[in-house]
Amino acid sequence: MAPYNEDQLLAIRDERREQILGAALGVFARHGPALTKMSMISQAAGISHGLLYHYFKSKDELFIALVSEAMLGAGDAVEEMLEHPGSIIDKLRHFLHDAMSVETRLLFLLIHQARTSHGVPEQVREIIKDYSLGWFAARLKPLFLQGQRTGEIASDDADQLIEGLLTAVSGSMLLHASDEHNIPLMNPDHLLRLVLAPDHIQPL
Amino acid sequence: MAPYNEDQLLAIRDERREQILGAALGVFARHGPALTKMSMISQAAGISHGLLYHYFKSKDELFIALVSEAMLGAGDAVEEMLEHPGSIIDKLRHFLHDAMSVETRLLFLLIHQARTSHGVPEQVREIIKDYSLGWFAARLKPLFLQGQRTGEIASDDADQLIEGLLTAVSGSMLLHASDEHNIPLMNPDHLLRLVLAPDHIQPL
Amino acid sequence: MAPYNEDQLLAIRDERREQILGAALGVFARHGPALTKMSMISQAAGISHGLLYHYFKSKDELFIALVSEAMLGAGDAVEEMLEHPGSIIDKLRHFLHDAMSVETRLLFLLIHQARTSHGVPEQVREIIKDYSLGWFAARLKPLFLQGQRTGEIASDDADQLIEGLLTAVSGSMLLHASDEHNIPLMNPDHLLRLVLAPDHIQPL
Amino acid sequence: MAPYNEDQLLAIRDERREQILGAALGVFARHGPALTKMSMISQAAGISHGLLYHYFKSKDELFIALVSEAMLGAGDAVEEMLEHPGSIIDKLRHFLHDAMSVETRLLFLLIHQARTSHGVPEQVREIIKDYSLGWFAARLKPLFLQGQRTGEIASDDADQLIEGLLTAVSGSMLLHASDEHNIPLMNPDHLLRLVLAPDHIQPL
DNA sequence: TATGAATGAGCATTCATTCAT
DNA sequence: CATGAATGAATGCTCATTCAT
Repeated sequence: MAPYNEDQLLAIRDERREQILGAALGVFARHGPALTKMSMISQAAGISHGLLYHYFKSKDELFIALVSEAMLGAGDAVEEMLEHPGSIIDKLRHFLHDAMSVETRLLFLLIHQARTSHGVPEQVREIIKDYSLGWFAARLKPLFLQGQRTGEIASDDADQLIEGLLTAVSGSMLLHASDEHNIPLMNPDHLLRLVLAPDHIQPL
Repeated sequence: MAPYNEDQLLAIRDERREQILGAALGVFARHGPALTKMSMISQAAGISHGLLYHYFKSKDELFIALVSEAMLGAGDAVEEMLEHPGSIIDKLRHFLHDAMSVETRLLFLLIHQARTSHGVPEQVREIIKDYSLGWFAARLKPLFLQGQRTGEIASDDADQLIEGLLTAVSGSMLLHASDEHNIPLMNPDHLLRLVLAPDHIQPL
Repeated sequence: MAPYNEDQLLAIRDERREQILGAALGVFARHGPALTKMSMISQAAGISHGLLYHYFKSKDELFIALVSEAMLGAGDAVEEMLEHPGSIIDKLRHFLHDAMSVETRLLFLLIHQARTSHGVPEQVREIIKDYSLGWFAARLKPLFLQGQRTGEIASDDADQLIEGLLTAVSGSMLLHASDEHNIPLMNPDHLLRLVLAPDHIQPL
Repeated sequence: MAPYNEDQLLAIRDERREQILGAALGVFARHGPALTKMSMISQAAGISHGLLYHYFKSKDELFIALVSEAMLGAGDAVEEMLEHPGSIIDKLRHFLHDAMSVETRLLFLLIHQARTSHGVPEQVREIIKDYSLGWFAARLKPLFLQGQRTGEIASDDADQLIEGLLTAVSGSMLLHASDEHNIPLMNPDHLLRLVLAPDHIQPL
C-alpha cells in the first residue's frame, strides 16, 4: 500500500545499476560497442530492454559510464605494483598477475574496445585519451632503470623493453579473450623473459 | 558495347574476382565480418555493390572464399621457414619476419576474425577448425627440440615455449592492427628472447 | 501515516482530479493528444505518472473526460451572450471578448484538437459530433437576422456572414495558440467588420 | 543486359524524388513533422520505406528539403500580386485567391507546421526565421498606404489592418486544412471587408 | 492514496540482398 | 558483365501502461 521508502528505492536502483553495468561490461568487452546489441545486455542482465533505458539514456551513455569506471581502476594497478614489497622482479611478476586476473582482463578489454572501435562516442575518446601503453610505460620506466642498475633487467633500451612487455601482455589478453579462451594466457614468468637480464632467467 | 568473346569474359571475371578478394581482405581483416559492409568492399574494389553479387552470392560466401584462400597460404609459411638456410635461430627469425610482414599480417588477421567473430558461418568454422596456434605449434616442435639439443633454444618445456612465442607474435599483430598502428609491432629479435637459451640472447 | 477518513479521501480525490484535469487541459490544448505525453501531464500536475492512472485509466480516458467537461461549458457562452444587455453589436462584441478570453481559448483549442487530431478515440468523436461552427451558427442566426432588420448587420446572406466570422475568430485563436503567441489575437472590433453594415463600422 | 543509361537514371531519380516530395508535403502539412511517420510517406508515395532513405537521409532532411522548396515559392506570390494589373482591390483579391489555392494552401500549412511544431530541426528554424506574417505585412504595406490615399482601403492603422487580414486568411486556411475540410475556406471577398473602406464594400 | 520500477509495442534508420535494365 | 533502384529484416530508442510496495 505504501510506496517504497527512499532507502529501498536506492537499494533497488543500485542493485539494478550494478547488474546492468556488470552485464554490459562482459558484453561490451567481448563484442565491442558496435556489435553489442542492447538486447544482449538486457538479456544478460535479466531485464527488459526498456528498463535499460531507465538507467542509462542510451547505449553510448552506458558505454561511457563503463569506460569511466574502468579508467578509475586503471591507475590503481600500477600504484599497487610500485608499492608491492620485494625485488623488482617480484613487483613485475605481481603486476603481471594482477593485470591478467579475471577482473582486470575485462576492464582491459573494454578499454581496448574503446580505443580501437570505430564510431565510439567522442566523450569516450576524451576519457581514454591519456590511457595508452605509453602511459603505463612512463610509470614503469623508473622501475626498469632501477632494475638495470641492480642487474635484474636486461641492459637494452628500457623503453623498448617496456613496450615489448606491455605489447605481449596486452596481446595475450586480447587473444585469450577474443578466442573464447581457446588460447591460454601467457605464463607471467615466461613474459618476464622479455625483460630479464639473461642471468636472472629461471626455468618456467 | 561490342560483346566480349569468351576468353575476354573469363579474363574479366578472373580480374574482377581478384580485385574483389583483395579489397575484401583488407576490409574484413580490419573490421571483422560483422562490421564489414558490402558497400565498404565495393567501394574499396571500385565497383558497384550490385556487381559484388555477380561474383559472390553473399557476404558470407565472399568471406568463406577469402578464408579458404588464406588457409592455402598458411601452411606455406611454415614449410618455407623449415627450408630456410641457416641456424635454427635464423630460421625462427626469418619465420617471425615473414609472419609479421604486411601481406601475412592481413591473412593472419582475417583468420583471427574468422576464428573469433560471432555469427560467422558454420562453413568457415569448418575450414579453420584445424588451423590454430596448435597447428603451427606442432610444425614448429621438431625445430624447437632440435634447437634444445643444439643449445640454442631454452631448455624449458618446448610446447610451452612455442605457445608463448606464437601467442606473443599473434597478440602483437592483433594489437598493431586494431589500434590504427599506434602500437608498433614487436621487434622479432625481442620476441625471440621468449624462447632462446639465455646464453644465446643478443643485445637488441 | 494516519489513515484518512472517508471524507478526507473524497476531498483528496476531488482535489487531485481537478489538479490533473487542469494540468491536462493546458497540455492537451497546446500539443494535441498524440504529442501529449503522460509525463508532461504528471509533471504539470506535480504528481507521479503512476498516480495519473489511479484517476484515469488511460490517456484516452483522461482526454475524453476533459473534452466532456469542455463541452458542458461550450453552450453557456452562447446563452450568456444572448442575454447580454445592450445592442446587437454589444452582444456580439461581448461574445467575441468572451470567446477569446484566456480560459475559453483553452477550451476552444481542446475541442479543436479533439475534432482535428488523428487517432482520437471514437468516443470523443461521438461527444463533439454536434459541436461545430454550425452549432454556434444556428444559435447566432436569430441575432443576425434581427441585426439585419435593425440595420446593424450587413445585408448579405446571414449564414455566410456568421460562418465567416466564426472562422476568422477560431482561426485567429488557433494561430495565436500554435505560434507561441507570436501572432496576436485579432482585435474583436476588427473582426466585427466582417459582419457589420458599412455604416456601422467605427474606427479601430 | 545493359544498365540504365544516365538519362534514364536521372529520370527515375527525378520522378521518385518528386513522388516522395509530393507525398511528404501532404503528410507533413496535415500531421506535422512529429506525427508524420515515415511509413505514412512511403505508403503515400507507393514505395517501400527503405527507398525513402535512398533519396533522403532522414525524416529531418526530407522535411528540410520540403520547407526549403516551399520557401522559394513564398516570395513569388507577393511579387506576383504587386505586379497584377488592376486596382488595389483587384491586386488584393488576386492575392487572396492565389494564397488560398489548393497548391499554396499545402505550402502554407507546411510552413506553419515548421514554425509551430516542437522538435523541428534547427536548420528549418533558420530557413523560415524571416518568413512570418510580418514579412508579408512589410511587403503589403506600400500597397495599403497607397490604397488609403485612393480611398479604397479603410483609414485605420495600416499595420493593424494588414495583420488582421493576414491572420484571418491564415487562420481560415489552417482551420480548413486541419478539420478535414469540414470548415470551408472563407470567401476572399468577405475577408476583404476587414480592410476595405466602408464605401467600397460590395455585396458578397 | 502514492511512487517509481518494470514491461513491450511502435517508429526511425541501416544494410544485405534482389532485380530490371 | 555492370549498375543502381528497390525491398524488408533487424536494431536503438520512446513512451503508454502495469504492478509491487
